[in-house]
Amino acid sequence: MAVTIKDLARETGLTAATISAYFNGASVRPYNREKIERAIDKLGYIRNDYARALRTHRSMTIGVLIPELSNMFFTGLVTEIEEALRLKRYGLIICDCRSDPSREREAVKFLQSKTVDGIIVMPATDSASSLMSAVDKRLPVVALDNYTESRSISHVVVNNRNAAKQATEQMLAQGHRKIAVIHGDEKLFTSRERLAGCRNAAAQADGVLIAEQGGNSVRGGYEAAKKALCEHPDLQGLFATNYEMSIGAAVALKECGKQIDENFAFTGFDCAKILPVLCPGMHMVLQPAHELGAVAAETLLAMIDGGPVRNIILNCRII
Amino acid sequence: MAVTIKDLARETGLTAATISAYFNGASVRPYNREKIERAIDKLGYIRNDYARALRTHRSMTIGVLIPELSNMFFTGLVTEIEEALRLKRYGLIICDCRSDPSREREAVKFLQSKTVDGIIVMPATDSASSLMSAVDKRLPVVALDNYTESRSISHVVVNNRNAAKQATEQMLAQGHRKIAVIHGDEKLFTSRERLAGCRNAAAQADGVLIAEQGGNSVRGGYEAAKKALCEHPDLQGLFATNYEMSIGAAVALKECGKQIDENFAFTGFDCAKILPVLCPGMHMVLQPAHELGAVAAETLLAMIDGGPVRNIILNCRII
DNA sequence: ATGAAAGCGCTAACAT
DNA sequence: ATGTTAGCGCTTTCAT
Repeated sequence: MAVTIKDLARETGLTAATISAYFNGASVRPYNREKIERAIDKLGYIRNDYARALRTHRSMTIGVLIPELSNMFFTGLVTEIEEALRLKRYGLIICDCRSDPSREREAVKFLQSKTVDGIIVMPATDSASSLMSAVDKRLPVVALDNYTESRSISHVVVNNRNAAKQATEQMLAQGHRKIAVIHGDEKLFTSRERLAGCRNAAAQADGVLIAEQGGNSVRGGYEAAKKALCEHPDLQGLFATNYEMSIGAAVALKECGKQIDENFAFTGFDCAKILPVLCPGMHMVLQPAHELGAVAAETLLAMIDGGPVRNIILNCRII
Repeated sequence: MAVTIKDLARETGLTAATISAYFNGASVRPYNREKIERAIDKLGYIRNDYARALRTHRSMTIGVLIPELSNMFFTGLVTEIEEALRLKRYGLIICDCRSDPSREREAVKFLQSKTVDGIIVMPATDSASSLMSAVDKRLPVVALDNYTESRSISHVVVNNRNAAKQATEQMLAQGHRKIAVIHGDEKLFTSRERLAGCRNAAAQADGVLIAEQGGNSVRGGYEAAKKALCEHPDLQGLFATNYEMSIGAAVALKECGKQIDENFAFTGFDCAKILPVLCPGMHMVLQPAHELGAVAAETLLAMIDGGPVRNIILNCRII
């Protein structure tokens, strides 16, 4: 069995309460302090966070619900969350929900049985129904990247509509009048907002916008872009509105022999690692992944400490 | 405060022990069974796994150490592990070690303080020193994808050397005599083994092998491939030996205008999602990600139940 | 500054 | 089949 505080007590001749005091920063005689530290080293003691949680009602773990572990944009966010939370000695329990609300609902229960102190969710849908069992128990929940309809949940998102609008405006301003936007399922908040931004820009500047929907994947982006390029040989620009689809669209572009120059513009989304290698000279809308993760972590921690529900909208960079 | 077993007891007029018996499959009078189930629904009871763990010495969570959450091959494995373990009601605590052994060591301690029942690690180095604090306490550990030097750790890996050898042989047999292999840091077990396999094949078949090392990333693969292609215009084949580098190499190929045909062959590693879109007609070495994850999970579970250390070597597919 | 004792939510004998 | 009791490893009064 693992080394416990009692073993330390026996080893040092002190009592469990004193050892506990030591760990919790109370004042302990220097002499005893040393004895305790020696005993910890000798016995290889590691504190049992859950016995602790049982008393303190803080498990120091938080749950993360991710729609797809295979989606690089989301895993990037998780990395940032991990970074921010690890510093505060919080651990992450990550559940891959496969973009499936029923799995999401299951995962929320699962996390509660692990007594997480809070949940950060990148929602698979706009509906918050799968989160209700947590919200009802006043467990702090932060939704990241997507909106939900619940007023009891904090939200950390980017201004999708504006970012897409600006990116489109930029293409139009550079003389690319006929543009195809490669977008994902309109049931998704982000897809919808981004498409709306494009439409706004096109309407205002009198541009021609072809909307081509595809599956939210590399292949989906590839196929949608291919279709747009074939059906509209006079296309002057392409705008792919998420990470995976951008890669697919870039590949389609290469295959059709399209050059990125004054006659043709390509704007992608988020994929700062691969896209610039694939298509130098292109434009990108970059969501502030680091900030998104950090702010979500901060917001959740604040809620755990009794802070209010907050809705935060960050801006994207266009480069 | 959360609903506890005592609340159920009060609500039903039964005692905590009976409720516990109910949860643990002991026989309970149908009449009471119903009362309990009604109370669970009414109160929204969710069992506290950690109070339970405190008694049973099973937390039903296992730790996963991943070198980089941004590496798609690794996250793919995590998805498979999650899939396999969730069915058994195990939860995952995932730590991103940033390929840094000191972070790895920290993470192992962290996981122990969370009283995980076992650890699956995709080791950042061959050294098992960061895992010792777990191994010493007889906590089951499974190393996935990489070898370690410890005899107390189970290993689930692929036959890297053989797979690379076969892939190289295949290229040689098809008449591509001068081949560049784009590989990662030789300090890594997998890189080393794969390179050795290539060398074996080239030596046996009297081919010419150019070894070009690059950083373990898309850009690293891109740059290494570019260099090889520029320095050896008479190259007849390219073999990229990991996921990220394969993507980079494929891009370099496109940029240099290389066609994949009887005069030039390209073989990549693992990237079944993106590569075929990028380079139709290419060959790929595919590690059995699903099997790797499933077998690692199985092996760990078996060890938790007192099973022996096992070393399992799976084969890759070449397509 | 340290100790004694109770209790967090649950399970496991043991008794009934 | 159900109740009683004790205890998992820790923290937290309350004494000393």
